[in-house]
Amino acid sequence: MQYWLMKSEPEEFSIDDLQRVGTEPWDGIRNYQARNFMRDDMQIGDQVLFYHSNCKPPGIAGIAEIASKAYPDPTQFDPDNSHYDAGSKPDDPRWLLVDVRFVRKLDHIISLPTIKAHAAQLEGLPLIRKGNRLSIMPVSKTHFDFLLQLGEA
DNA sequence: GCCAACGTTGGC
DNA sequence: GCCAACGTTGGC
Repeated sequence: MQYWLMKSEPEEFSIDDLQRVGTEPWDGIRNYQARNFMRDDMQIGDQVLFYHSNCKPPGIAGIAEIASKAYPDPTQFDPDNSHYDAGSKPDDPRWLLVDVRFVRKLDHIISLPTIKAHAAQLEGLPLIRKGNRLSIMPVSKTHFDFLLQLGEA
């Protein structure tokens, strides 16, 4: 069992959207590091911190879990889709996705300032490294538990 | 809306 | 294989 943090812009797809649909294919990832995490390390049942980015306030809004193994992202083959990749061939897909299933919302968003206020206990968490842009990142169990306890405090 | 940080692209 | 230019992310 591993732990992850996955970013989403709530204007695009929020924790409430995930609650409504239940399970969502996490399409549109076009970053090799993030793809490799999905392909090589994610397992069904892994727990996910669902993070709202590019909004006020940014922070962890809920919990989700990985609901499938990695499989080809169909949006890469759709010329009308903004994530279309003309260089990716159906017999050798460049981009993958996993299904993400709703678990629960947090009572209160764990805001980025709150998270940063505990940087000492969260050393190494990519989220709080300057300039970090990874949209999918691994989180240690220690950090995962610590972050959730912040939400309950 | 600004801009720092970062990944990718492409000329050489 | 270097690196400048460019596009994107995402906090502020």
